[in-house]
Amino acid sequence: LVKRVSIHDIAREADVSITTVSHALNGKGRIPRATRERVRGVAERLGYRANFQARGLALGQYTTLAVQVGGLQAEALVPDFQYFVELLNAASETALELGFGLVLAPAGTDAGVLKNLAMGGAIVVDPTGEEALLRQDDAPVVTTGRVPGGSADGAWVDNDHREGTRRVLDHFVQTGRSRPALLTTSARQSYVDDAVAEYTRWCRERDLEPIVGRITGNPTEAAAAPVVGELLSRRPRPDAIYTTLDRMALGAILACRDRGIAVPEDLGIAAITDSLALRSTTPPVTALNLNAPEIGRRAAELLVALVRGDDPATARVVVPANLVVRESTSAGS
Amino acid sequence: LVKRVSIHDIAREADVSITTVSHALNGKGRIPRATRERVRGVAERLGYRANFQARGLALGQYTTLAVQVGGLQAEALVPDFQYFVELLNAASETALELGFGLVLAPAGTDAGVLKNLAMGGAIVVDPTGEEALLRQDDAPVVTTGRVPGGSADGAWVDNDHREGTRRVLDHFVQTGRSRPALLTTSARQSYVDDAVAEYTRWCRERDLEPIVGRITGNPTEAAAAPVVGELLSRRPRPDAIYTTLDRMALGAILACRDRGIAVPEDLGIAAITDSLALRSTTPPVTALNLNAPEIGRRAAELLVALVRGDDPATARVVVPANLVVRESTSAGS
DNA sequence: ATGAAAGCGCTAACAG
DNA sequence: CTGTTAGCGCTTTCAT
Repeated sequence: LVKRVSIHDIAREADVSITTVSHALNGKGRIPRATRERVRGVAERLGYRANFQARGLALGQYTTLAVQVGGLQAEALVPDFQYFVELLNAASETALELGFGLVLAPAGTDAGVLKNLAMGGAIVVDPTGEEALLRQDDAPVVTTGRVPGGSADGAWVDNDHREGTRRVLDHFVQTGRSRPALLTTSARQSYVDDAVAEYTRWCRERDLEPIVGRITGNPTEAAAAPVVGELLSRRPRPDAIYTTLDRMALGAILACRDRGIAVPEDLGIAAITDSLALRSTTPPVTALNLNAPEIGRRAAELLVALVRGDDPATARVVVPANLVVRESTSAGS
Repeated sequence: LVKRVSIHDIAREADVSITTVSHALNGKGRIPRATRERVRGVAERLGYRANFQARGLALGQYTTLAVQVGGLQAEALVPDFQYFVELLNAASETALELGFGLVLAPAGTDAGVLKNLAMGGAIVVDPTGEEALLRQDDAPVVTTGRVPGGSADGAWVDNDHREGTRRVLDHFVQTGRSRPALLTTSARQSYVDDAVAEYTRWCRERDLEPIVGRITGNPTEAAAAPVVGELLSRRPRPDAIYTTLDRMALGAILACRDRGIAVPEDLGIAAITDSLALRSTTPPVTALNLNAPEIGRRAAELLVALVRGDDPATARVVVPANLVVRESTSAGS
């Protein structure tokens, strides 16, 4: 039903051989301008669309890619929605442009389906290291974020979270704060490791004791509140909080409101990733714009290159993040 | 790289023809038990996986399906994350089991790629009516939720939101409340229409003036607050709020906290869809469990049936929802 | 009961 | 420059 016209139809209509059609359409071979135009015209007129599967079969290539989102179990954790949507959308769009369909691979997906569906490779978003698609040495895998404790030879696209963390912490200092705390989760993902590592280093450099709060379980706003409370009871009391998920920043705001702590006067707040939610709180929250669409795009491009055996110059892509300053870190008291 | 062993390999190894292999593996023809077992054994030993694309080519069938999430633009709205993840995961899992890959189709996706990628059909989640994949009469389309104002002849999977709404409202009454308000968005999706329609009907039946608050723009918690404030200033003041997104219930809780309104004593709150976030607030929020995985599963099954031309008995599937009662609607004052 | 052969839509030698 | 041919992995008549 979906697929109707084939190159045969075009060949007949244009009165040439299917080879000529193929060449004309793909810009291969030496075909006179006139013929090429004519063939293309006919193809257009007939609404021709190449069948990628057939092409893939002929070429021994693959036409689909798999995506798996790390740490997403059946009972979903609640990570930063907007980030994933943007990333996935962009990755899919790019893949489609390059002639690949991006297939959703749920957490439990057996790596075997990669073969069934002629999937050429996989993207694993924010891997924890447990994902089935990771152990898959038949096909190339690109991760978004690095595999925690993984071997050095993987292909990945990532922000420089160490630099980002530094940028946020320095921003706290520039706005008159000196004792930032870190609010994070127990997720085993590289951005968490990076943030913690850099935060710790930054503190040590300044002879400050690191103040790290960890949410266990689901990182909802509500779950953040008690941990924030705990952080704020430390002495010396932190005057800023950097959170490792956007929703946790919301939780921090709530906790402050409950305790009568003024933001940004008494406490500065910044989040590792920006979202619409952070824009519409009171006060709006400063955050890193991780550039999720760019991450998705680059991941798709990298994977396609790998699948095609192009052996890309760089299998490690760093996507720049930029700090979006909002009221939650206005100059403090 | 990915695909190695083909039926030829098995044929050679088992010393039969490829025809026999195909038959043995697919349970076709009349093959003696012994041969069949042997062939299957070899296939297993060699780690054989059928190539769906090749099979599709031979059979003139399709091997992929597209999914598009309604109202998801580049600049993402922030709908109920968990709902979509669960739905998409289940749909994908089911599709995979049935031999189809579920390909993500970003908002802008041209319907033409359906042809390119040999996509047999599409699932559109919560359509607004604007989605490109909807206008696609070459291939079957299943929607999750109905197309607002759409023709009656579409295939869909949906909850009975009118019944769900009634259930929530009746529950309000059973817990001693009599003036429920509705908090919703301006999204043009059928569940919103259903909720509003049923709420209005329910009110009229009881000679109550409907009290409807609408959030325009992004339905974040923060955006909900002022609208809730407005609702609570109505006279007679509503004593319960039913929200059409889980996050808006959180917004309602916040707004109440700010205003010193006690939940559930002064105001009952319930949401149209359950989520982890609703479980961990103070107080936990009563909600309908829409059974997102079941919706995804049924949508995938229905679409596959349609693609295969099975002409399913019912092209309208209603998935039951159940009310999860929590503290936010404990017996009121 | 089993296999040879054709063909799905496409591309890539290789001839002409 | 263009067409013929073979073949990608698989299924399916149709012979044997």
